[in-house]
Amino acid sequence: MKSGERTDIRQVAKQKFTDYLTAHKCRKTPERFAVLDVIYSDSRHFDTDMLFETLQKDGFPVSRATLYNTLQLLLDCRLIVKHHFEEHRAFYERAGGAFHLHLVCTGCHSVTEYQDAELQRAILNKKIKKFKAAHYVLNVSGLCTECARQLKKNNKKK
Amino acid sequence: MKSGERTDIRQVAKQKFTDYLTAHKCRKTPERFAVLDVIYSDSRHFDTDMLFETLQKDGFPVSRATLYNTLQLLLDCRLIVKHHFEEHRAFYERAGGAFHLHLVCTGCHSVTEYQDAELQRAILNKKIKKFKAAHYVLNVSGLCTECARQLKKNNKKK
DNA sequence: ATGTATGCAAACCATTTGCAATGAC
DNA sequence: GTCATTGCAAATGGTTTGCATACAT
Repeated sequence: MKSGERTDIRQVAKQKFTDYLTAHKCRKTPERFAVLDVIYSDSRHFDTDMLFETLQKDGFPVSRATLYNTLQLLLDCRLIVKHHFEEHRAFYERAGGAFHLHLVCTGCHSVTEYQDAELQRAILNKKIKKFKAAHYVLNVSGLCTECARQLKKNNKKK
Repeated sequence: MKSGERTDIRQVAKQKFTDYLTAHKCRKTPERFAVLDVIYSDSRHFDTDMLFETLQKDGFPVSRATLYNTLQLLLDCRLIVKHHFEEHRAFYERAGGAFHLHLVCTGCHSVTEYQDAELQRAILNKKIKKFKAAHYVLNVSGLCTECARQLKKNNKKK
């Protein structure tokens, strides 16, 4: 990654958001841009709690109502994507990144990205009949090395 | 599908469930088998409301607590698989079917299965480093032909 | 000045849990 | 007879909503 690239995508996102808000006659509130800022400076995957807490720590506390409101706007203008790996909470990630799988550990509930050029080619080149595909999500559930080790240890104990 | 095949997989599932319950010292209650029966006589994909209502109609009313309890048992013995296509509710499907993608229409929220031998091979043969993969889910979101047509029509009107 | 966006607290709703009564073994 | 399982009703927890206040325009 070239230096400055991160600032760059953040600026581009900010501009896109501004344009969207203007086009839809929405107000450009500091809360909305604070949320966008955190999303583009933090890790790629996040849930609402992570966002909420990071905003608190950064000194820009935002209510949950506003958080959800803003996330919906960011979904609408396609700056983020929403996932439902697990039951209770939704996960989000920045849009526009490289294609990747999600490795979802059923032990510790962690989510890791995994890139694979071969699978990417196979999936993106696939033409599906009678369907206009927009977005591909490949989730692999299983155990991360740490949880697999723990499980093995526990089985031995019995 | 040959005649009798449906009855057959239902019998096999029943046997597998019985074995599992025996092995885990669980009781073989009529409620549990009523749930399994509905799952193996209805459509492949279902949520808890569909199950609940079908059981009512069939004259085997089962409480929601028991329904969730039984679904967990069926998940444990791998007779069903759980999905989270949408926000609020979980979707289930019978396990053991052929590998398939899910085409999730963002317009009408329908879920369709799609089989593809080539993708199946590419995905199942993939060795992922530092991860013990157990289950693969490939969801493609986009528009079904009907919703794509509707959208096109609406855009013209503007 | 106007009316949208915010924060708070209450509402929602799928799922889970506590507990007394039931029934599989 | 014993104790797992059931059904009910209450609790849980992420997300949404109603409403008075604050503030972007």
